[in-house]
Amino acid sequence: MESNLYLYNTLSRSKEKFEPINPPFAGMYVCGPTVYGDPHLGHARPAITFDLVFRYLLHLGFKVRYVRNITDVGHLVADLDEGEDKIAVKARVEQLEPMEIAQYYADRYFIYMDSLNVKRPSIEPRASGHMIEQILMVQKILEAGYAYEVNGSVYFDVEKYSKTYEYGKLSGRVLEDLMTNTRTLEGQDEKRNAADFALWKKAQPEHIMRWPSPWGDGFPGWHLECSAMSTKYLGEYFDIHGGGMDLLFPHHESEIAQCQAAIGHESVKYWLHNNMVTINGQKMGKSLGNFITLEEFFTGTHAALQQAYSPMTIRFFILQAQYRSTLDFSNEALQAAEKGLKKLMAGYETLGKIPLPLPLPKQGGETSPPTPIGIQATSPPTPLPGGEGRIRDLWMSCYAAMNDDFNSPMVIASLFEGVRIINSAADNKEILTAPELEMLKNIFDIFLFDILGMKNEKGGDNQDVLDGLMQLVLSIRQKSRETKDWGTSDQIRDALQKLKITVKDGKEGSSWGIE
RNA sequence: GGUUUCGUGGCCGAGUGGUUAGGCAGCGGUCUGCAAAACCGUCCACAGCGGUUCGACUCCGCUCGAAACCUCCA
Repeated sequence: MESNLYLYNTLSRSKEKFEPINPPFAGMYVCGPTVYGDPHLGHARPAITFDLVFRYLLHLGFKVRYVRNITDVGHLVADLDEGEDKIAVKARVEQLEPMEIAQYYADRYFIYMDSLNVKRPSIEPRASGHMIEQILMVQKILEAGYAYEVNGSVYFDVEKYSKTYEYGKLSGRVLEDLMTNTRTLEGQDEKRNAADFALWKKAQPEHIMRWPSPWGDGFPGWHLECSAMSTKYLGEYFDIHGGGMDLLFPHHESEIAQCQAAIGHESVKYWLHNNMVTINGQKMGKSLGNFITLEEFFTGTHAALQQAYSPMTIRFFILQAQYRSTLDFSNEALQAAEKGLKKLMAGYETLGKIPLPLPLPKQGGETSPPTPIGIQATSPPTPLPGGEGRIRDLWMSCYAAMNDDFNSPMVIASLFEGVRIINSAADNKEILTAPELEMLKNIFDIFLFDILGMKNEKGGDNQDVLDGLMQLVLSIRQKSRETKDWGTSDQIRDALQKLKITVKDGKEGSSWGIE
């Protein structure tokens, strides 16, 4: 299968042509959330970024298997510094079974990702469900001689690995620096080298998340689950591995080493990394305590928020930046996104109302053709400069943008150009041919909705009811306007405005929208 | 200190060796019962200093500044 898709491979620090290993199949693994807290804006970035990748690959016709894990074990807690599991700590504090915590937050994650219109991946494996695979992988690494066991824990031997392979090739680290600069952690004395990392960690008696293993009761190391699960579901060599830039080191670097050691070769062809969301120039993150949860965004209940922002506003805000750029949060930027999105959606709605130009008169029974609504005989509409070519250019530029490392901001700019053309046509300043209208509609359907994954939030589930109701109200108001009963007309408009419904009066009647 | 990356107009954010990104905000106009929307026009830019070049915001170097990672974190 041919595509002209180029993506930025962190491994080579350059854009590479996407050539899947087994076309038409494409495999993608993305590091998912650790389910011990409510999803926040930081979680939305990678989810939406790789949703965009997923959607575009699907659009191009690839048969995509997209795997995104749920981390429900592992991960040490820094502030306690005792090597305890994040989820376990939370469980103890809240007097719950650890899996209750994980289940609760996993469910929350799914709900909020759904609201952001993030497609569910093909497989969402949980680390806790893949203990056997992880233990087997540790054994393979041990057999290959790149790991050693100490007191019921198993560590990866980075120094030995580096004699044959390059630990640091993804992140650009130099081993010597790592050996001298790595912070001293608990259990450090067990390690042969400061740069070594745990594959399996012995569970202390008070540790409530534990599994049996050949080395005694314990839990898997921080990087193991992704290697084990990506191998299981995507094979020993697959196309794309994604995640946040903050995971580059040590997480992804260690994944490479684990797979190389266990399998004998690298497992990932393209490494993709999304950048961070910042707040006041600083990373928005759990550990910094400056994050805003998605629930808070949707309800507006956070001191830093001037108002509530809808899921689609958040999604659009994120897609307005290229995924490898940092994205700075501010109310001003979010409000700009909200307005821009509204304009885009209104443009699409307008597009549906532009009447098709007249078909050529049929031979035979012709009467004088009716004047189409929206085209005034007095001021002949000027043909579109460049004719159909201009719409086709728009179409092509959307593909060009997506093919250039998923440049969603460029796609959005093209869509705005489309809106400008649509509005001009609706204003009788330009005329669109039937093929042009068709093509414009396709551009929006494909790029705005299918690929960027935007959806209309206007009326939710009761759209039909709302539409009918509004039609009724506006027709009543129209009657009062025709008799120049401005009092009644304005009364209706003001009342609707209080319900956050904006009425716009145009030449062909009134339209409405919800703020 | 090391690694990686970045510094674009009032705000957010693309892109490029010589041509308008786009959105939001501002200003002027058209339209309109009013309002909103829309349309047209318009203002505001590429951190600083050198170098390469006919020409750099775009390439190279330096300086200054910022961020992420080096400890779990999307």
